[in-house]
Amino acid sequence: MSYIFVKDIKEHLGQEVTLKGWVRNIRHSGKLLFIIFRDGTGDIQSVAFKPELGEEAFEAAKKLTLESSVILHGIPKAHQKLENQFELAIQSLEVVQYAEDYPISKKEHGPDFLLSNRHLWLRSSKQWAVLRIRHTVYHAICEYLNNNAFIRFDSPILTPNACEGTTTLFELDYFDEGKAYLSQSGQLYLETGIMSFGRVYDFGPVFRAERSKTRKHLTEFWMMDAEAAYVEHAENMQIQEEMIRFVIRSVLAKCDQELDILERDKEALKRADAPFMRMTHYEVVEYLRTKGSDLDHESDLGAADEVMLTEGSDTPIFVEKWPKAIKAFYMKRDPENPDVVLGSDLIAPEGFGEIIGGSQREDDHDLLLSRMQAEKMPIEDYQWFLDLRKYGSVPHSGFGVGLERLVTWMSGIHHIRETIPFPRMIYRIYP
RNA sequence: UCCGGAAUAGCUCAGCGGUAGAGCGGGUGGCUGUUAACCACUAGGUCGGGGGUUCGAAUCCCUCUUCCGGAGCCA
Repeated sequence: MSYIFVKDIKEHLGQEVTLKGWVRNIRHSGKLLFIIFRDGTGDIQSVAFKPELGEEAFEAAKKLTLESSVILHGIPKAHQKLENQFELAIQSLEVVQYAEDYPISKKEHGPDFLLSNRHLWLRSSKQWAVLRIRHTVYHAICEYLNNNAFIRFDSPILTPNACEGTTTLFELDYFDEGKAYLSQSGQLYLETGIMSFGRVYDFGPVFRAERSKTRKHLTEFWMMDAEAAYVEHAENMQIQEEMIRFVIRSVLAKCDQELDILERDKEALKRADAPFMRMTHYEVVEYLRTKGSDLDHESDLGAADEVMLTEGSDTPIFVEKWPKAIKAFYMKRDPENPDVVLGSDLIAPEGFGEIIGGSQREDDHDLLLSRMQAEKMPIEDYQWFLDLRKYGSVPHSGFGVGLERLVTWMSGIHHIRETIPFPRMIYRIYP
C-alpha cells in the first residue's frame, strides 16, 4: 500500500493518506488521544477521537508506548492551535509493534547514559537534526569541490607508515608484511593524485590514537583532504574560504528546521558568510599578547588563544605563515622568510576552534629530502612520495577539513561526540 | 599523561553520622485539544567494589573501578 512522508504532508491536505513510522510521544485526555508521530523525515501530531475510531481501536491506540512502531491512516489538516503546522486526523491505525519500556525518557539524561544508549539516542530530535546537518555539510563540501574541477580520489585506510610522524597511530598486524597502521590522513597519497588529475580530494574516516579527552576530539573522525596542482598558498586559502562559505549557505538553505530544533543562532551563521580575515602567526601572537596572553612566537595556539583570537569576529580567521618548527615536514618555506612555512589554519568563530589545516607543499626534491632526514623519517618508505618531486614537480597546495568540527560549528552544539552516529573516544567504543 | 569533579530507584538528582527521599519513567484509574499534558493511587534500593573509624556509615578515612569536565596533542 502506498504511503507518504511527513515532509510532504502539506501537499496532501484533506486527502486520505498513510504514514509509516514511530511514536515519539503520546498523550491522552478522555476520548482524545495525541500521538507525536515521526517517520524519519519529520514529526507530526496525530489526533484520534474515540467516537470516530471506535472503542476497540481507541483502546489499542491508548496502549501505544514511546517508540512503538505504527502505521497511521488519516487526513492531514491545519493544526487547530499552531499556525503553519499540520496535524493528522487519525481514521485508523495499525500497530506494528508495541515497544517495551523505552530507556530514554522525556526528562534529562546524563552523557554517559545517552552514549551507552547511542543506538536509541539517535532517534531524539536533536540528534536527528545534528546528523541531518552532517549529511548536508558532507554533500555541500563534495558539491563545491566537484564544481571546481576536483576529482574524488580515495586514499587507503590501511597504510604502512605515518603521514605525520608525531601523532600516535592505531597499529595492527598485516599478514606477513609486518605492521600496518590506520591512516591518520590521506594527504601524502593525494599528492600523487594531482599529478594525474590536477585536483583531487578524499573523504573518509581517519584515526588518531592520541589520548585526547576534550570536546573537540574523536579517535575516529571523517576528514576531507583536498589537493591541487599549480595552486599556491594564497589561492589555497581562497579555495578554502569559498568552500566554507558555500557550506554555510547550503546549511542555511537546507537545514532551517534542523537549526531551529538545535536553537542555533542563524544570524551568526549568516554573518560568517563574509570575507575571512588573514593574519600571520606573528601578527596573531602580537595581537593576543596585547589581550593578555603569554604566547610566544615559537608556539602553537592553545584552546584559549583560539577563542580569544576570534572574539569579536563574525567570520573564521586564517592564521598563516607558521614557525617551521611546529609544523609538518612537507610544508613549503616562505621564500620571503625561511623561518616560517606557507601553512594556514582556519579558526572558526564563536569559540569553535580550528576546522581546517592546510599548506603549500614543498615541491623541491632536495629540500624535502633534507627536511625528512632532519625528522629522522625512514626515507626508503617514502621513496614514492619523493618520486613526485622528480617527475614533473609543480607548486601545489592542499588542506584537510575535519567534518565533525565543521558540523559542530554549523550546529552550534557543545560537544563533537554528537556529530557522528557512533563516536569513538578514548574511553568509549560501545555501541 | 596531568589537574579538577562525580558515582544513591530504570533515568535525573536531593540527603552529608541516628528508621533511604523527590521528580520523571513503569502499573492502575480519571479527563474532548494535549504540547517534556495534568490529577489520584501504586510498585520499585546490597546508596559503584573492597577495607577501616564509630554504639551506629549513603554520610568520615584509605584503596580500587568507572564516568564527567578541562589541559596538552590535533581536524
